[in-house]
Amino acid sequence: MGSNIQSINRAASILALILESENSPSFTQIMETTGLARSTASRLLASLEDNHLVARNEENLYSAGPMITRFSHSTGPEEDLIAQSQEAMELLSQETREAINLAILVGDEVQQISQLDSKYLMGNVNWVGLSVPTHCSAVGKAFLAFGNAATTGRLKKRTAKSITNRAALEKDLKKVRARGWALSDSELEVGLTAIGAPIFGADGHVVAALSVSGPTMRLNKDRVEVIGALIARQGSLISQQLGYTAQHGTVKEHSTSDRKVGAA
Amino acid sequence: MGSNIQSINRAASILALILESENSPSFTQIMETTGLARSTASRLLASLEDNHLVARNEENLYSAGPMITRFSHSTGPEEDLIAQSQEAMELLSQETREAINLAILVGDEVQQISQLDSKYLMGNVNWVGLSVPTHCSAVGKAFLAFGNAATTGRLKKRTAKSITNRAALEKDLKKVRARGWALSDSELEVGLTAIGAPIFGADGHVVAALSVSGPTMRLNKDRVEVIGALIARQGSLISQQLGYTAQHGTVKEHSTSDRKVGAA
DNA sequence: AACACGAGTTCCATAATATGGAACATATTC
DNA sequence: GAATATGTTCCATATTATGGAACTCGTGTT
Repeated sequence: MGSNIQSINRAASILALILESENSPSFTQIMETTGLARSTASRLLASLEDNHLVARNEENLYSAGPMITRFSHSTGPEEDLIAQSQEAMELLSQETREAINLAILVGDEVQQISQLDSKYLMGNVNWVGLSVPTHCSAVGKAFLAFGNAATTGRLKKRTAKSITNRAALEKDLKKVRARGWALSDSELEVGLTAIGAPIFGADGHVVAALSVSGPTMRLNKDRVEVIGALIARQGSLISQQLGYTAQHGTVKEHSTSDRKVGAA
Repeated sequence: MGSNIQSINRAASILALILESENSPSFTQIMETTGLARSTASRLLASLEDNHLVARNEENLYSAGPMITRFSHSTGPEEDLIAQSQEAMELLSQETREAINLAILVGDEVQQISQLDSKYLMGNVNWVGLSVPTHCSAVGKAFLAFGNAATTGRLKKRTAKSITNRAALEKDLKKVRARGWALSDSELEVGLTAIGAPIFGADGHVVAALSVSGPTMRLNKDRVEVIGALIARQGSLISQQLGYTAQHGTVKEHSTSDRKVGAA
């Protein structure tokens, strides 16, 4: 009881704050709530982030890190989302030879929790643990189109092709709903194309999203269409494994407008 | 990248080891895998435990702590087990005035993740974060009776009334299945009586258990029967909220024997 | 444009803090 | 009952985390 390590106590109290607060707290909030010195809070958070225990937003809002969210989704009632998706991911990997990712929604961003590497020499690095905005990633759009996720705040212009206008985004999402898969063509990073599809849980919510991503050079229009159909099908198969039983095609009234906006 | 806190890096690597390994690692395994000095590992683990980041078995096996399991179950696809159970717990609290707990299975033990305190002066302390063996607790028995949980190793004799014989335990579990609730009468701690009932998820597995617990003095035979019926009903209601749709009464063939035994 | 302000990070001297070896408990085995 | 295996506590040591201040970066204001 008395034999405690100070830095760990402090780090743990920060973690507790982040895990228990509903909305992702900001650096300043954390600093003030815990009563730690600025520099100390900064260092502790950096360390926690490096160790994947917390994840940080582009706006310096903190949420649970990949190590924890990954654990959350590899255990518990839905009995191993990662394991359930393994087979489909391997099939996609064989068919496309590109990088395959499984991602979940954390806060207002999308976090990769599992990956199969590209078979090409020029493939993307390991994304596990990486968080990306919803509006300019394929997985993110899958959540936006089919789930109750909403964009909050300004839509960042990551590249020249990023969609930063809500009306334009909504138009794009309509296409996503129609064909069952989402596309991000150089919207997150120049030269990077990704195709994403949703995975529905038993209760009808989007619990995760699959993606195939690789260099735009290799993923031309025709290839994208083929992969799109493929990934949508695999996502749908996993959804069925998870107990999702909706009749395909009759996607009924997914809310198109923002349901809630972050405590502004 | 270079500005890291050593103790946190080390603690994080321990955490990673625990969260990522399927079977709960032992102290020695952790120490050897991480390459830390014995004393250091011991202190770090003690600190992590004090901060509820890891939980330790009676056999010194480590698993994810309440802070993390609590997070896992307050988020994700089943959309807040704790919130879903709140109403039922409050009702039980009003009716019984005793301590009400919500527990989940972690490894081979049962961990409390939510509690409403007793209204009496002599009530039990805050159990949130506490792990107890399955075979001598009411919640534990609920998991054993209705879920695919299994006892592993020796059954510890916590009190004179603890059931330490597997045949005797199985007989008790049969009663539990028949009436829909479990009883632990001074089996965990002398003078402590608890009544537990299972909560089923949409897929038919037991995802959590409810309990009412208090001094044996206040919980006499009649009262136990009344509370048993009450708590079984509330558990069943929550199950329905979670999407469980089994026909009540026809509990079909819950596996009665141990399904799997820990990697021995 | 220039300025002031807010939010975070990095630097650095300081000492407080975590460290690891060894001694000390506590089970388990032969 | 000795011997081994597994963890915990102690304690001197210097390594390591700490917090104030300086610095950087971004944003809004006149």
